[in-house]
Amino acid sequence: MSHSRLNRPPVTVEEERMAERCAQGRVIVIDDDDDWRDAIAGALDLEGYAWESHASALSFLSSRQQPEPAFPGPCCILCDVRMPGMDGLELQRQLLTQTATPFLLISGESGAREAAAAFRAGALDFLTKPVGLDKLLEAIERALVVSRERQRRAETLAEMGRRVAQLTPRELRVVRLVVEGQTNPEIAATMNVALRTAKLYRQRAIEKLGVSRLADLVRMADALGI
Amino acid sequence: MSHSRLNRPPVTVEEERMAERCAQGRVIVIDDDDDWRDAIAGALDLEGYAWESHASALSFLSSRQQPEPAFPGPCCILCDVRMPGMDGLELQRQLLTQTATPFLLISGESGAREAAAAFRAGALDFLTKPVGLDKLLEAIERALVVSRERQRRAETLAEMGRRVAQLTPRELRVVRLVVEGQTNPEIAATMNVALRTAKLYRQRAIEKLGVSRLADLVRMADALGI
DNA sequence: CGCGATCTTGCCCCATGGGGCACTTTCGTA
DNA sequence: TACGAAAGTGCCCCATGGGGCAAGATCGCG
Repeated sequence: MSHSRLNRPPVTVEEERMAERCAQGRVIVIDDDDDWRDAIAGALDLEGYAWESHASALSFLSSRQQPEPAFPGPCCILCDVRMPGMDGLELQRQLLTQTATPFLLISGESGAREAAAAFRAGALDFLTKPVGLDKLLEAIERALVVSRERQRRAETLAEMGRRVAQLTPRELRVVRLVVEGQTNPEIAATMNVALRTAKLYRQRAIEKLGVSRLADLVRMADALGI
Repeated sequence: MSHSRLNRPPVTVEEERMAERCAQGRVIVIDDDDDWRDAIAGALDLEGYAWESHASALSFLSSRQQPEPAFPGPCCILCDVRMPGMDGLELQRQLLTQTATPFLLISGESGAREAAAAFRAGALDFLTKPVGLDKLLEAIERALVVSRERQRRAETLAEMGRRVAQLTPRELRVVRLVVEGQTNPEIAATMNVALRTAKLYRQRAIEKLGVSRLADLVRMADALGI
């Protein structure tokens, strides 16, 4: 996940500028056409986006092994379909299970079959060269909006998961029973503990989860599928 | 909505059989190629699906004005892209705002652009003629699964909406405040009524909504965006 | 005008939720 | 083995939730 390499404060002026660009959006361009990549990079520079450029799917994949420093912000992948070595659709399939980064495919002379396959596999959009710069930037912006949304969801989910992880098994069980609608006396009976103990677990669980309203507890439990 | 014409008990043997087919799935085929439509219809017959056949988008749209009797069950639209008069993409755009019925587009010689446009507009899939019968039936089954899911969601949402509609404005307000986490005394203060009155509203609201556990109330309120 | 229906409120009762305090038990560890 | 921390429990107090009952307040309508 490009998400894991986000925590690094910018120290130089250059990094400061890069952090700003990443906050607006980072586009990972994968295409074997050097001129095309340069053109896109120029346009992205003008628009204030950050970008990474890769000449092949493998080069991109290997760059993910040693993550270079990056800054927080939405991100999307703009990938050519026809490339020597691994093609765009294959890369998409590989990434699908690993990342939630929106995937934009772009191709020169593709048919409807390829486009449909891409969408079925979860691509966010499928563009066709030549593409107007405005259309391209629109698609990128749409992808970045989706990325922002996914990052927010993932973040809140992770935060909730972290809190739930702090619960002892019994506290977690109490939470489940509370969400199911059981009262404290019922919970005590179910768990074969004293009423006071059930109350204690409940109290600690609510404290650890940082929840004041019962409604929030229900939402958290539902969101995590508890 | 094809949904509104579902309540009619089958009376004859023929209708009984049709009801069974509709329960498995109903496919609305729209294509200007008569032979193609017949072939599809034959295949759908064999598979046990119900189907409607239309030679043009307009013929389909007008058939929606006077809904013929149908029976409950999932439904999807299988529509050709290139047709005289209104084409498939245009029909899709028109229906998008009116129906939640999954839309499958199929085309002979389409490019990636058309396919991408269809997906952007919410099409569930985009097939290309010639298409293997197995691929076609797979796509239809996927669409019917989605339809079933949407119908279930719509139904529960409608049911919840019906219940909420029974609430008086004040009862609804109490529900909102409860979900926000306010206690009865707080609610009473907020609404400038006596504590007993706030309790009464709450009690009636919970009764009308058919909810016993507070958790369910929260879920219902969230689902309806209250 | 009067009258019944509905809405609102006060009073009361009991169960539940939240939580402080002290005591006992358990258990890992010096 | 003794000891301190953590877990589990009992007792108590008060606020809140749920709800029955009856009296007052409003209001539409004959």
